[in-house]
Amino acid sequence: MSIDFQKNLSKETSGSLADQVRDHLRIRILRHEWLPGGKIPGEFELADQYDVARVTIRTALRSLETQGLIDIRHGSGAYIADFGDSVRAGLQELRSITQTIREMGHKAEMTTKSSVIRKATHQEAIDLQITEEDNVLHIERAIAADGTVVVFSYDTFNVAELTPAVIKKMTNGSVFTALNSIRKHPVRARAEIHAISSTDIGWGRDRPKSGLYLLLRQVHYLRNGTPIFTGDTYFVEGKFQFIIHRTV
Amino acid sequence: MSIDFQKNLSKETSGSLADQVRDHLRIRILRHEWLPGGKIPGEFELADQYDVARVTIRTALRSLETQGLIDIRHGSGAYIADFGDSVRAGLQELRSITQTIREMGHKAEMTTKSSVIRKATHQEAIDLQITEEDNVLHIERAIAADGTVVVFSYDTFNVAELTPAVIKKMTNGSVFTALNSIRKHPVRARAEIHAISSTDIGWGRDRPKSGLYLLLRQVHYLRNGTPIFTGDTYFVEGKFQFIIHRTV
DNA sequence: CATCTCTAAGTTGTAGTACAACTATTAAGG
DNA sequence: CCTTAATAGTTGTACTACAACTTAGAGATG
Repeated sequence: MSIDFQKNLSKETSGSLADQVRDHLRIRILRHEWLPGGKIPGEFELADQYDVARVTIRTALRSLETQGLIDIRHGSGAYIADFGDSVRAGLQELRSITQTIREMGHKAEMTTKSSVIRKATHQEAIDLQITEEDNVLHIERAIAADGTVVVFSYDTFNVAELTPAVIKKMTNGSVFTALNSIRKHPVRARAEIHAISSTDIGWGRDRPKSGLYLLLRQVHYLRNGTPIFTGDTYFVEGKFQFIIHRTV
Repeated sequence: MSIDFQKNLSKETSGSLADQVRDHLRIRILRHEWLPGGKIPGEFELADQYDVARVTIRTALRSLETQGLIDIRHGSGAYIADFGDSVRAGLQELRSITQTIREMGHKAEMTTKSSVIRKATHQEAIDLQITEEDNVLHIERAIAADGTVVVFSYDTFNVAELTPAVIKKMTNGSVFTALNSIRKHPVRARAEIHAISSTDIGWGRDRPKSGLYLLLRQVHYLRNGTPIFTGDTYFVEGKFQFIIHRTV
């Protein structure tokens, strides 16, 4: 038996075969095909299902383990890690926030507050390895899950790496899909984590009263090492669950 | 040629063969055996060096890639990630907090506020997979760097897994070294990150006025999957900088 | 019946070989 | 000089075989 999983991945840029299998397995897990704590099929059976070699399945499962979705036990099997209903994301994987929300079964909505091109600030010039004379694209957006704002996002792009078409697409859709269209998708990011309490973050009536955020300050890099954009992402505390799988 | 890497790992209880190779390769990387951006030996040569199969090397390299230390390129090779040194003291390598502080060049000091054995709370019983009738060891400690408190720590152990000698040792020294003495060191941990604003955290006059913390809520597991202890670690915002790698 | 021990089957971990897919270098040709 | 093609080198995948480990069950033992 062979699962035709290619069509399920048509949106993704589909990396290696193992990455495709991993992404498809992640969807199956997040759709609760197996119960939390339950055991997923063995590597031989999965290799049969996807019609790939066992080593490919193993590579995919290892990746899912580092993402905290499963727990592999020698001689026993791979088990679904139990997690609640809240939107959940691993910090070690570079993914679209909106897509993560959708995969968790929620309705994701994104609104753009502003999108301007201006000179780079001092810090932005350093992070993006440009000068303060160069132009950057600054976008402020809010992302909601099931009608509730969970993320305020401030992104700054190096305009020199973009095209006008992409800039327009960026304001409406996902950043990553827009970058994908010109084959400039980031493969690595350097991120700082901070706890922030501020009333200056966010806007509109959706702004949470607590003013408590988990700030993820990132610089995203292309494969060749050049920085493509920086992002200050403010996660409303309690609305987003971050999981880290720590292996010794 | 075969590298005798076993003795280099004598302190660790060495997990799988691939994990041992990964740990040894990580040491070689952090000791700058190869320059940032430089290429490490191919999989065949590494398999030769360590006298293991190529699949074992591949498993180790994939793990190092998810940790952000290397960058594997199909058809080319594996390259040392080109980031600063600070990045490599990231969240995934946070084993002992005191040791991390010392590695940063500061003086680490740890004071124990209380150490009691009591019944487990509801949440603790769930996390440790015990009942509320079972006993737990609860330790409250503060960790200071150069005289300033940077971390408040609340750890809760499953007493059934401990011995009286270890409990005594736990109060004075590092948790991990104490657990090591009875071969019960955690190999996996699941961590949640939260932003917390509270005046109930911490104690003494070292308690920060802001009351703003980055909470690392962890459950540590043994190799067989049984939870050994939970830890709520409150990092005083601004005093401790987390830098992590994000890979696709 | 309850409990323990051992066996057996099932699963992941490692070894080894072979080839496909991709990359970077080099050589040939204009 | 530039472009193109051949070539060697590297990672990705396939396949087989066995080792190491876990679990469940049969069977012995009290």
